[in-house]
Amino acid sequence: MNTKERILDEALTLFSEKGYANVYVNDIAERVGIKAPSLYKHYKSKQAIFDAILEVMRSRFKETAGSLNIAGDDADTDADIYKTMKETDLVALGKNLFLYYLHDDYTKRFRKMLTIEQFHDESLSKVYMKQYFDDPLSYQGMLFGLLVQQGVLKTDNIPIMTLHFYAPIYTLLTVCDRDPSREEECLKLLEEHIKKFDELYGRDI
Amino acid sequence: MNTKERILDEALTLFSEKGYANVYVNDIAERVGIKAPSLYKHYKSKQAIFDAILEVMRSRFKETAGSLNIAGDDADTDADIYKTMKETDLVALGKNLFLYYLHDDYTKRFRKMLTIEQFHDESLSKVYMKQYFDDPLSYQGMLFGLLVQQGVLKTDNIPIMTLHFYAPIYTLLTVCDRDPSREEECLKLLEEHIKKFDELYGRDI
DNA sequence: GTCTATAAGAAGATAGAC
DNA sequence: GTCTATCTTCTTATAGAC
Repeated sequence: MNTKERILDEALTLFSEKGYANVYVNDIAERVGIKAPSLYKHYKSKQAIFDAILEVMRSRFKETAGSLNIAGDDADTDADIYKTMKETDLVALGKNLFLYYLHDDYTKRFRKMLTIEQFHDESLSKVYMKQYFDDPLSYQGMLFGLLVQQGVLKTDNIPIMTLHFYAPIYTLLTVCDRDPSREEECLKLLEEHIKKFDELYGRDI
Repeated sequence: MNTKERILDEALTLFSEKGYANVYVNDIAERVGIKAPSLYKHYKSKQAIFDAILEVMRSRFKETAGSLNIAGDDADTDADIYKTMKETDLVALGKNLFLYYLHDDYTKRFRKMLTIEQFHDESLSKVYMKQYFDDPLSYQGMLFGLLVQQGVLKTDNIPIMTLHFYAPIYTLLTVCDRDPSREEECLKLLEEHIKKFDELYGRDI
């Protein structure tokens, strides 16, 4: 990683921990191991560093095509996988997914930064909501639609079924972001949630 | 409302919109209609204003004994009410509750401020989680426990049932906080959520 | 590209008159 | 309690040598 990239990396870490306004260019430079004025050879201003982070974030989000999708970014393939799964596989899948979003370094820091800065800039609210509400619900809704067609799950209201699957995952993620020591407890709840979800929506209406 | 109170009120509004670091004592004074130095006759420092807000918040939270409880702060009474309710009553109740927490001025500003500042100060994370995760789940869990005893709802896992009720409410609340124009959409989802919840957990296991 | 020195300005807080 | 004037400190950013 070159200096320009390291600046973004350290800035993201600091912004996600303390928020933009509480991080000084000096702090960033110190972490990178250079003096503050040297930063300005790489970025025009502190704001430019922030903007560059958002750019990286946007392109990464595009790559993964909607976060918290089930197994990848192709709902048809995912549905095939899902169809032949036993309950334990489903739980393992949900758990791994949850852990990925919880622990993936970039994702995690982006999410924390968005949470802190979302009310500061309206466009960030929109990014946050797309990433953590609209995209997951849309993707998973598509997937659950297929599973309902195939008779794996049963419901007359797919959007609500999707909300019932996703909302607990989202809620538990926000808990772990705030207090990592509760991860074990949340994972247990996540597991029970998916089992019960499977049970509730596997039955005939 | 005297000047001292107005300072807190305007500061809370500003903090919830822009975050502590992005609000200047001058901004607060301007809103109150006095000059910045006059603020210091009422509070020792900007931080003291913030601390005073937290104090008000804590005492208000104590009064309402756990937010997002069902009807009030007495689970036994609530359970009696719930028991005799038809589905439409349940939906109306959940809706009114949701709207209260969404629109109550103090609650709303507190919540937004906590969301922004939670990573800045660890104690605020704890306040946030107690208020929007532990307390609601604990209170509603107690209530649902009674309803299961009475046979109104059926489950072998009350904590997960509670999570299934609460997580969508929490998730939709975070959506509306970020984009008030989506309130109508969220209210519709909320209504369908409660109906479906009632249906899923009203059936025999 | 990195450094030291420093400018320019913002923001919190105080002094002292009224 | 409120004001004007001012201090102090912090923070971003630039200038210019190496």
